[in-house]
Amino acid sequence: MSVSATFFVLPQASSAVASSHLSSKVKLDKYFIKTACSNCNMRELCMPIGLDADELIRVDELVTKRPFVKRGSALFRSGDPFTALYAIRSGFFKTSVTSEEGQTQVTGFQMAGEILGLDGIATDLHTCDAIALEDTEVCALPFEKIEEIAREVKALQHHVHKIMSREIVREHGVMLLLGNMRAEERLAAFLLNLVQRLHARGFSSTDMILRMTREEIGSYLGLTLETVSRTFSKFADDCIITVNQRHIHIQNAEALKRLVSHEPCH
Amino acid sequence: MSVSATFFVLPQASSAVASSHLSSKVKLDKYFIKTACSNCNMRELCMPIGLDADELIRVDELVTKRPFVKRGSALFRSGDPFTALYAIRSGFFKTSVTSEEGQTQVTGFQMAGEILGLDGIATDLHTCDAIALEDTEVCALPFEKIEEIAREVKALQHHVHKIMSREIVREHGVMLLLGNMRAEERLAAFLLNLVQRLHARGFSSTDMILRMTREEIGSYLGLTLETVSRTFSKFADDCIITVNQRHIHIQNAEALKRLVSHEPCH
DNA sequence: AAGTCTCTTTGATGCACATCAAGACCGCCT
DNA sequence: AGGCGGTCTTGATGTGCATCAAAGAGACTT
Repeated sequence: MSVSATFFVLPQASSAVASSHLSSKVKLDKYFIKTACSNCNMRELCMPIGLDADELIRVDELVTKRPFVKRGSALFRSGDPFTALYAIRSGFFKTSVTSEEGQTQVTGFQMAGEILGLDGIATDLHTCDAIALEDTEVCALPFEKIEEIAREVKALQHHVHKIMSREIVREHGVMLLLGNMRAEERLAAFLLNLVQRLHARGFSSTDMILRMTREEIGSYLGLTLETVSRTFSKFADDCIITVNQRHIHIQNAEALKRLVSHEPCH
Repeated sequence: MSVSATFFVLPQASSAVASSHLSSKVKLDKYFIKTACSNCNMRELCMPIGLDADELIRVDELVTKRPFVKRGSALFRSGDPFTALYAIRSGFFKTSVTSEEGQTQVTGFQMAGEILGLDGIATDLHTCDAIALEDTEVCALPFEKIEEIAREVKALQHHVHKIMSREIVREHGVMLLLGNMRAEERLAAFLLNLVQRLHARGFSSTDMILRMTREEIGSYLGLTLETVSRTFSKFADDCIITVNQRHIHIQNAEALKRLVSHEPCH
């Protein structure tokens, strides 16, 4: 999975390469600009909008490291000390919790512009694993610094609150799904949610490549991998989607929406 | 359900009633002290500890109203504008989300010292209903004020973050329960969680009165009310608990714990 | 005391999905 | 090209829980 397969390139970066007689200092600045929050095109997703210049500079201070996390390895694991939140620059993650007895539940899939690590604030220890599903790049935002700047920059403070609240609301939706929906409804809701988030990032609203296995989808939806596979096949038979490996093409979005809003099972 | 049946009385309040020749001003102060956060014995649960005197006074400013919510009525409902968080002083709530199609999922049960309303920050609209399961009293904490004071009082800022993170982690646990556990495990986990929280508030670690119906328990656990009832009966047959209406006595907590940590179902 | 309402229990039946099993497909390695 | 491991599909069977149904038990009303 090469970098070009990730979700975004940075248009500012390429247009900034003007002449080659730049001083070393300027080159550094150019590099800095390229990777600053204020110029990142994930900004609307992970950072507050409507900041003035001073505030933007303060927020830019936040990012200390931009680790790459390779496919299959962990950004953090349950039990790791919590020090920072992470904004995904490119790539795709899953988060999962594991009970003492080894039962594991995928709690979410995260893509570029989304924030990881909110679970760690409560106890200063992470309580879930964040595993990269493809090669990724993230921005590390030390939480102490976030709090420090949030005390000065009102917009950042409120944005942090919103991000956390949004996660709570998202989880309410998952609970509704797990508690009330049948297999077809769960998978339909999952596909619609995924494609809608990808669409918001400039991708097709009908086609997508799944970055996760059937088993991971099943774990997220409270189903077995066999049921996920069967339900995909059912949707394909009904001409709602076409399935080609991990490539999903949505033929009939309306049918999916109708499925989600069908009758409760109890 | 009288006030004395709720979880706490305020010891400071009664000891503050000294002589009766107090001026009107002092009487007002006494009333104020009685209901101030700094003197509330829910403080350790809903407010940060380790504040100095000045900071305490600032936090006390937070509480503008202390509405009573009668059993069966709503503190807020989905779609209501979000203005404040609510700290429960006494009584018991449930929160629930409802899909457009009318499927509803109880997302939690909240007791004295816990915070309601975090869901509303994301969109400035509440996204769930909070219904009192008995007569309750809550403290309204206007969120604008919380943010304002949090910018000055570091401990409050961090506490707000912790409360939100804790809610995210709690919901991870519910997702694990809904996605992985069988009926007996879910109910065992539910009972243990409830009694543990009550115990932390000074109540028995073996006896409790359920404030919610079998149906509400079922909705929370992703089961039907019949399955909840049958599972209670099963536990009673196995001498793990005794059930008397809504009164539950735990005979064998170890057996409950063993149930929770039993085999996964997939 | 009878009547109504809500909540709960218990039984009988059926179904959605888990489980078990086997084979197909694909990328990767030698 | 051939072999191998991870992933996915599909079929056969079983079961945990939903559903349907009915009756019991308290709480409140008149």
